[in-house]
Amino acid sequence: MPAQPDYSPVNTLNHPDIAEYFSFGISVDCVVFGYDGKDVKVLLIERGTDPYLGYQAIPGDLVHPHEDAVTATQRVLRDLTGLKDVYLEQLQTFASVNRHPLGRVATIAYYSLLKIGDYNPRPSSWATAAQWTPIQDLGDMAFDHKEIFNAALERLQTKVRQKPIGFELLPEEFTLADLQHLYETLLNTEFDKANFRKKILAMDLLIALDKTQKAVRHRPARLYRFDPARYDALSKRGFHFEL
Amino acid sequence: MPAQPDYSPVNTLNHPDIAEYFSFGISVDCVVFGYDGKDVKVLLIERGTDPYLGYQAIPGDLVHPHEDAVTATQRVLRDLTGLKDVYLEQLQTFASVNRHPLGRVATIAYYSLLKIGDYNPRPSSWATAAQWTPIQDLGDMAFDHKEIFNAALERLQTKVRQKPIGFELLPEEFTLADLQHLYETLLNTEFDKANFRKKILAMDLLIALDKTQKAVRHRPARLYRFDPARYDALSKRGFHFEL
DNA sequence: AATTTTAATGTAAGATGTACACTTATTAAG
DNA sequence: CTTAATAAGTGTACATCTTACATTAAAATT
Repeated sequence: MPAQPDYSPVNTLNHPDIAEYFSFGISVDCVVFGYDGKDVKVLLIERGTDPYLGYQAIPGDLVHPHEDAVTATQRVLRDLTGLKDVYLEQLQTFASVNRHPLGRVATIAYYSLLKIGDYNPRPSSWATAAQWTPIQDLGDMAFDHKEIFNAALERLQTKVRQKPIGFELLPEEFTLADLQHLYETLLNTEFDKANFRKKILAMDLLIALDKTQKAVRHRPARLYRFDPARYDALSKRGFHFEL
Repeated sequence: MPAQPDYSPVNTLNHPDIAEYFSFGISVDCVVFGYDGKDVKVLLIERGTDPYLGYQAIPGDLVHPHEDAVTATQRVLRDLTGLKDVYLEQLQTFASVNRHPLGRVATIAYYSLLKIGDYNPRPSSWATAAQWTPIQDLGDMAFDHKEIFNAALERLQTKVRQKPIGFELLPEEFTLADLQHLYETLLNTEFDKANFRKKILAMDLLIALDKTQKAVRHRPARLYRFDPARYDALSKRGFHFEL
């Protein structure tokens, strides 16, 4: 049993039975976003046991007693997809008393962005734990997971306009039309094509490749690659990504 | 002992001794910001016991077993300052394995903004638990509280440029110069006076009062009041506060 | 060779931002 | 009572960015 921590100025510390305060479970839940060129999708599992049997749920797990929260999240994602070191961002902690029917569990929610091609669940194989689900057709979800998802989407929509993280959802090489369509889908907006590309190219974050699209029945578009090093350099000089 | 929660697809759920997973303490810590017309300050307590005896610390407490995190934070702030329903925003959860020397405690960090006149610690009275400290001269802090403070400040600096929350730090009635100086202090910038006031007034968020400053040895400035209702109305029509 | 489709560029008008000069209202000093 | 000092508050010209939309270019299909 851990000794009592002292958090002045309040007096929990002097409570006769400090052990009661060390009875929480902590979990991590991770909203994983992907983009297939058409829809924004999220990686969900279908629950196989009660409570919420058959409901869709955000992947997660209890944090082990000697494990960091980020480590736990990366573990969950690795077990689920085989991927390591994915883009991860802490979202918010959900700690309502009754959020979990089986005990007092606070969950630290994260969201993750990954290139959808990096994880292909084989639809008919045995342990197809997780499936990509378009974010328009989410059904009811287990626990407070719908609330967590909504918070994650809202955060992503804000963040994607202020930091160059949209590229995490695209393949390494993409066209400006791909990029524009991603933003339009994610933000439910339309951009003027000419103005969008001017704005993006003016930022000087993309490397124009000497390659074009193949197998397309019209003029093929040039491919680009995002340059994180250039972004870092510009950031240090006060550059601020916007929209 | 709580029953085992089921978080597919991972197998913690089948662990033989699920009780080990329900041994966490959860605390809340709240970085309280104030502004006295000159400096941005933060409300800190001086620890009276080990560990970190004598160090400055962010006020906080363990969350009670049947208490929500926000409720716990409001409780801490009420016990400390007597204030209820202060502006509160969840910041981030800190959950490193070794962040607390006396046990496994994850802390949900919040930050709060309050009008500095609403809490006046009497410097020489008995239980002057907390003191306003200018953010420039913070010493070493207990636990990982310096890290928490830094995250809070950074978040505040971002947020204050995107949402009209600066007003939480000012008295109900203020001059445009007050507002400008607050932003300049908070963001370490200087604004052009004419352009700053044009920008702010163009947003149509302030109510111009038929009052002016008193007891000032130059032309007295007009007083204004922030109108939250007008902000809500504009927000619904797509208005976005910026800088 | 003409048609279709999307890529890619150009431009003019409007809106917004920036720098800086100017006028105004009050108190204090002579 | 006049002048100086101080900060409030306004006006303006110029630069920059945004927006809307027209035009040209390169490929595949008919």
